[in-house]
Amino acid sequence: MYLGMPESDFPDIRGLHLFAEMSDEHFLALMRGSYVQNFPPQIQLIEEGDPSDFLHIVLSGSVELFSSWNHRETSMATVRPVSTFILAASVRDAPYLMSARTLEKSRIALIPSQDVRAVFDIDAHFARAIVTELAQCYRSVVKNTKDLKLRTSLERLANYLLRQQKRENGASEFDLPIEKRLLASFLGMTPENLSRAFKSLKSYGIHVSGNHIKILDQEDLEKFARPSALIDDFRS
Amino acid sequence: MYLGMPESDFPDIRGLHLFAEMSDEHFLALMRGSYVQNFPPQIQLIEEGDPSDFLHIVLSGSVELFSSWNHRETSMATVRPVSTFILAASVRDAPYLMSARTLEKSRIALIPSQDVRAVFDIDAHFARAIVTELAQCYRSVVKNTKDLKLRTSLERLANYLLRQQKRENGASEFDLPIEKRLLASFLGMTPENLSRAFKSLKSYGIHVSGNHIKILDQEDLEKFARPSALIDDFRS
DNA sequence: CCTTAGTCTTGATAAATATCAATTCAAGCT
DNA sequence: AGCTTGAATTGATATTTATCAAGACTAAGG
Repeated sequence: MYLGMPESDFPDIRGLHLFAEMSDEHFLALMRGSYVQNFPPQIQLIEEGDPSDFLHIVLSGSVELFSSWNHRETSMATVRPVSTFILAASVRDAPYLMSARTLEKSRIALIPSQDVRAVFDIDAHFARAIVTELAQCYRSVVKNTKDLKLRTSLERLANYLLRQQKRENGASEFDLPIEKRLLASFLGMTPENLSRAFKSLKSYGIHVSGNHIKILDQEDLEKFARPSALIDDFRS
Repeated sequence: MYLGMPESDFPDIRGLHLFAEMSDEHFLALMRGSYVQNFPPQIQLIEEGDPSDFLHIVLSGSVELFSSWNHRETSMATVRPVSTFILAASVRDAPYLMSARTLEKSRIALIPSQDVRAVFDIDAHFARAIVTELAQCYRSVVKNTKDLKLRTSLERLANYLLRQQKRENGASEFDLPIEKRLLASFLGMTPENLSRAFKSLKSYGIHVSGNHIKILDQEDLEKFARPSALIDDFRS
């Protein structure tokens, strides 16, 4: 029996919330039509506006989601293993709203969108998981909107650092996971201003060297950043 | 048999995509636990951070969704009849990310979130509709993010006017559906700047008098606004 | 080890946007 | 009609953010 995807990749995908609870039969049906590909860095995987033929899963490496308008471009999110992207376009059978490119050498799984929709209709667990995932995605974007509209760029950076710190289990020093240029775009500012913003945060106990961050005065930084569960929490 | 909601409200709700395809039995089960309430203007229905006990439906009037942080406030969306709001919080059983207040005298239906989740699990059509709706909401917020990050405030206003015009079936004049103060907040600018932005758009053939808008030179406005399907289209 | 290309930083300046203060305007009320 | 209240506008100014140009730093390749 031919399978489009190496079985060695199954466990990673099965481990995602999205696929964890569905029946073996349906999971295998999805895998059968899917395939996996390795891409070099800086390869555009998706162009916004194209029809959404596949649900994508980053198995290794990392992928940037970005959007363009009128010769301007902005970074929308970075996707890291193991997770899916452009689920919404897949289930709606609508054109992609964002483009995607690899940031580094990446391994990507591709599941035909129409298979996703078909299995959705016959597997209640999968349906449940898709709803949960979509609701989560929606809430993330709403939080991001609040961040953009309610905070200055300096406040956004300060809170970004606190969020990043949480991801690193509260360590007082850590490395930025992306280039500063990209971080600037994600935070809605220019690289020049990000540079100046880092400098301004010195007075709140932030030390920066290359992409290594040290938080020297946690309390002071938090007093300035005022992180909020309703903007900065991943879960919930 | 007691029903918490007047049967006269059933057709409006049943007419929503969300409830159109589900079985009568399940629809009635949902209605049984629900109720309807009339609210005066400027009543806060929901406070962000509160647990999401109900899925809300605007039957008449209008509701503003807004968010606050650090004594600042921003308008996130206006909800008009007949549509639901805070679906994502309901299905995730997570706290509301936005607050809601009536803009005018409004009639609101309240469906217990746990009933929504329960019926989701037993009615495949309802499940499908929820996914479609959530994906749509997600895509709307993504478009809004692109609007905010890729455009200046003047460009956002110009494109808002073009979108509004489409809603009015392309009429060359129409009324703004919300106060300018609120529009400014929704577009991420101050009322003062909105005022000046309207003035700047005069040179592209926009005439404003009170809340009445005339588009005198469609082509010129579009040349400046450069509307994009991937930001400004409602559908897709 | 040097070169090269790109990112990052810095300073100077310009543009966009916000704030503050003062009117003007409009709608609702008595 | 006159009054009251809040929205909308306008001008002056301040702050924030972007742009432009130059130089410093860094990592990859010959």
